[in-house]
Amino acid sequence: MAQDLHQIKQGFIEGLSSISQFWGFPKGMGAIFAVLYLSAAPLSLDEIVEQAGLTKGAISTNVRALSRMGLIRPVIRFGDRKDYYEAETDFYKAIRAILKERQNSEFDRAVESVKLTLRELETGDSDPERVFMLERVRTLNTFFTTLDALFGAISRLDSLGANTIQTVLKILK
Amino acid sequence: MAQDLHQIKQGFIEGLSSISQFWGFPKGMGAIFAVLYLSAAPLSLDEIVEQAGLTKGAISTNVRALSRMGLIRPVIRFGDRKDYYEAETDFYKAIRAILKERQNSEFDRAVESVKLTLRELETGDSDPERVFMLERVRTLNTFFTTLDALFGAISRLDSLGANTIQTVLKILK
DNA sequence: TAGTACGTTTAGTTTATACTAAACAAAGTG
DNA sequence: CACTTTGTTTAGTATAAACTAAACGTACTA
Repeated sequence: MAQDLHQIKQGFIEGLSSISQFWGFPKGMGAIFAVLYLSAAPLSLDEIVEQAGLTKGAISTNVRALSRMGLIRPVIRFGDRKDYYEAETDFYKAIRAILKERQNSEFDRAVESVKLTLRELETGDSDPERVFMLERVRTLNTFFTTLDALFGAISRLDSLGANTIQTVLKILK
Repeated sequence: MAQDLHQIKQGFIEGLSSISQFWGFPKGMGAIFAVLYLSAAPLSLDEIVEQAGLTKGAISTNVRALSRMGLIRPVIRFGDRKDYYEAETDFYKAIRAILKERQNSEFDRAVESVKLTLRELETGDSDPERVFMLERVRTLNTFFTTLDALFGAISRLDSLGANTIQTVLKILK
């Protein structure tokens, strides 16, 4: 016997919650996205509250984060004061947005601190330990720079889709 | 005036701690890796304790995790009961190991739950809402499958290096 | 201008998790 | 076999983050 839609939906919401959590985002973000993703029409905050099982405050915060990341987008309806939101269905677009988001903030600062270490090590005597550390930090810095270029390239793409990935897969093989 | 090595090292340790934290790993893991990475010789647990500023328990736990992820590796010395560890310097190798690690566990189970939702939606009447949801979940599942293939390919590579990335970068551009 | 319908902010609670301190286990060594 | 040296496990603590409940601000409406 086929399960009823509501039950299936609930399972899906839980699944996306776990995935969200796994990648280091709040569980609620996954839930909200799941709710919007399964809805044909844009939903208001209160409608999301109802389905996602969180309070308005949490929804408000998470919706803003999701919106900033490009995973959902606001829909304006004239003559209606409510905010509506709908899910982005182009995930490749979303990936680019997320990478762009992550590139700023914390990560950049941390990588920058490795560069700083490098500069500090470069200005010094030729103490063998210093030379050793310099070499290692230089390697790490090169690695980070490469990764940075990769992420940057991905987030600057006009289009990134399954076909691009297929091409990349061929090279990797 | 050049700073002394110890001070520089400390800065580096803090930097890697932040990066570790940013990617959703314990701060201590970054610190431990940093200590080993800057050491020319393999270090014993107690030596790591001393430099990383954590207690033996924490070091023990985190070292095991790092080892499992392939970011550090144990070094056995005959006639010495201590365990020694050294940092992996081939980061591309490490990336592959991390992806492999992540592919199992939580993530797989979560993705599997999306597949389950898909199967549940497939066995049912042609209620328009069900059809809509089916279509959406199918799209998401395809996306996950593609990502899975990508990660799988990367972790199955014999060698992944800066040159491979450069090639990929060319395609992306 | 009072009232209502929103979304946001805030103060406090809950929850998850990394860590500490200390007990424990195992395996030498005298 | 007691004693030391080592790593692991555990019970408890500290901390960070997400969430709740409620106050608040703002703008529309009567």
